[in-house]
Amino acid sequence: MPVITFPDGTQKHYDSPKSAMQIAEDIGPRLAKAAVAVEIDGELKDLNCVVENDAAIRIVTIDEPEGLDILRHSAAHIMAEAVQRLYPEVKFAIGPTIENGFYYDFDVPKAFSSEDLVEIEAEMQKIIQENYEFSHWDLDKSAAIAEFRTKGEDYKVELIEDMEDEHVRLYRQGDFVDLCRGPHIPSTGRLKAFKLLNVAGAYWRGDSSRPMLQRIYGTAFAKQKELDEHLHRLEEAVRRDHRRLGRELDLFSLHDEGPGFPFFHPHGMILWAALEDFWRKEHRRRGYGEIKTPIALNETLWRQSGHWDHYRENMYFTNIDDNAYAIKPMNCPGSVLVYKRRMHSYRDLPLRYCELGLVHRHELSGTLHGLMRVRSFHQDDAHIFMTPDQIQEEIEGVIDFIDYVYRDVLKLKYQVELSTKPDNALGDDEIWELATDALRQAIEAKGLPYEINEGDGAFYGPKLDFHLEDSLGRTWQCGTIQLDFMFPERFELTYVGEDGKEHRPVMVHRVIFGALERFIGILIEHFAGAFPAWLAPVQARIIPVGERFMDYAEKIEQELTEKGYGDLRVEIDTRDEKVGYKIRQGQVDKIPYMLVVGEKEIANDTVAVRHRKLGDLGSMSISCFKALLANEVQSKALEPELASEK
RNA sequence: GCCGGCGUAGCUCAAUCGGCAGAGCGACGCAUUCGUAAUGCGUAGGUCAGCGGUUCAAUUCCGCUCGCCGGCUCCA
Repeated sequence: MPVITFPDGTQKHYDSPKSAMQIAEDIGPRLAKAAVAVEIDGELKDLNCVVENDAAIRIVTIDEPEGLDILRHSAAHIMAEAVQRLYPEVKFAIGPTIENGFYYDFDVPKAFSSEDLVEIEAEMQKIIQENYEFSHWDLDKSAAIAEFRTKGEDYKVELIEDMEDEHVRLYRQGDFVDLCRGPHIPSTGRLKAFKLLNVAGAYWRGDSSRPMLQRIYGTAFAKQKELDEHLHRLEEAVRRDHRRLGRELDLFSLHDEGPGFPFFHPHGMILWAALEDFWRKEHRRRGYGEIKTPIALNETLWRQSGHWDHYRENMYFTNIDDNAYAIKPMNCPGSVLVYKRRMHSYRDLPLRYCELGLVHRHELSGTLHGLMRVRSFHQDDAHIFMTPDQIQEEIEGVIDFIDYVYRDVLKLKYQVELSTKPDNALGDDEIWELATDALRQAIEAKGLPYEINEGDGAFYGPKLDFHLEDSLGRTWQCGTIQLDFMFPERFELTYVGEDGKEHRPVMVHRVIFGALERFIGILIEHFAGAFPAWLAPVQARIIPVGERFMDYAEKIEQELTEKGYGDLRVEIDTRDEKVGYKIRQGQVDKIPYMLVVGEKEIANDTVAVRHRKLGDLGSMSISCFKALLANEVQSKALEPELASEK
């Protein structure tokens, strides 16, 4: 007779086998109501699963991440059943859960429209109302293949054929049967709050040479309130979109005349220059020497580097005096030429060259996205030439550098991926393994969590990629560290060792921001356009209460922008408008400080300070404000110092 | 590049079942001289993305091209 052990260590004795649902009910009606699945001896199972022997049991509720995931997975099945009812000719592919919801891929003769989604949702409601139970059974692989083949479910057949297990599991609710590992919610009626969001084409198995399917994205939550909150967050994200803020704050623009080639405006360039100054200072501190290499170089160089064979599709070409040239898609070959200009001693190494290099890549038109994905961009690149025994220390140094910029200075959350050998790679497996291990050791030495991104390395070496999130939670690769044994070989790079003989150095390619363009896009969304003072295009705007106070406003502007006090960026709203109007404009423009000046301020030689977030801070002397702002800028503070006092 | 959607004033969006295109915000002008998120009145602003076709007539219907948006693939 089963003895059930619960997560808190308590035990219950039953004199006959019980289903997990019965056990949950036994504990309490509230738990039974929230239960969606059960974990038995570490394995997730359906609630109707019967426990016959002693077991450790944990009831999984809808309030837990796992429970929500199960709910969404079941929602995907319910959506599939709805599609089957409305479009009997459909073939089913896969329907997994994702970060904030689920999707299902369908092969249908005609693409779904957004009106179709409304109908499918309505059909799902019916299925929920009809409250079908989810049940499952196991089947021989061959029997399952036969069954799906009869039904013409080619995609399912392919999936089963690729499975290693001898048995597969099928799930049914209502008239819909699907290949599925489970578990599922007990019945369709348990799905309360869901919404279908959008349709998109998606290649079968993510392979662009295979058929394009129709993917419907949706999401589901335990409660309607949570769903509403999620939908509200999606709407809010639109406001943070860097493409919208870029226009509203007049930072940059894109034009039909140059798709993927962004134009930066004066305010955008202030942001850019602030990042660039920071970048330069940090590189000098860390022993990098800055170089600049040309945008167009002879094609022979690109043949030697391997780009011609491995990267040509992404490159632009041109002719100069009847000679073939390529516009650089990467900075490395240029950097290598600088290295090769003379002989190097082991004493020179590690030699670190950094370069804010402008590269051009022919990205597919459908992938362009504001500043995040462009066709010309500035990499804050660097190439480190070193001896093999310097690898570990140098890579760890770069990891520290990236962590300093992302986490310490900007408080950005990031994820690390280790990208391994791609299909289209230079060099043999042995060298790749060596390089990949070196990167793995370095990241593990730093104790940072990472994921493996199989086959996504550069053609010349594996890489550690640092991903940042945009306002919708989409991640973009920014920083990257790439270890390269190939270029030194191809370009016959050498250094003279202690033994007086020539040796082959190793190269690291790395970027911190990644691309200035993309990084600025990330920052715009991260700060929702309200930049910390050190990055803000305008740090303070003076608002005269009336025209009579314009002279005083100008005097303050002069004092604040006076040399020797850190180049503060200040302007006056000279327009003939009421104070409230100008304040509003300042808020909309997301300017950190507004300085209201009128009769009182002239009398006391002060400014009335208003912060965009803290509101009216009262009056202070000009020198006091100047010190406050200069300090905030100099320290790169993300929040105003006064925030803690308020 | 692929699938789907979209393209009207600087921005956000109406309208025309084929018959000379409209609002709010913004810009500009005048009045107002104002104390912490929108003062009032007025004026200008559009080859209805581009090209071609159908038609007496096309912003509207059809085709192509370009661009944008959401995905897929790809990537900093």
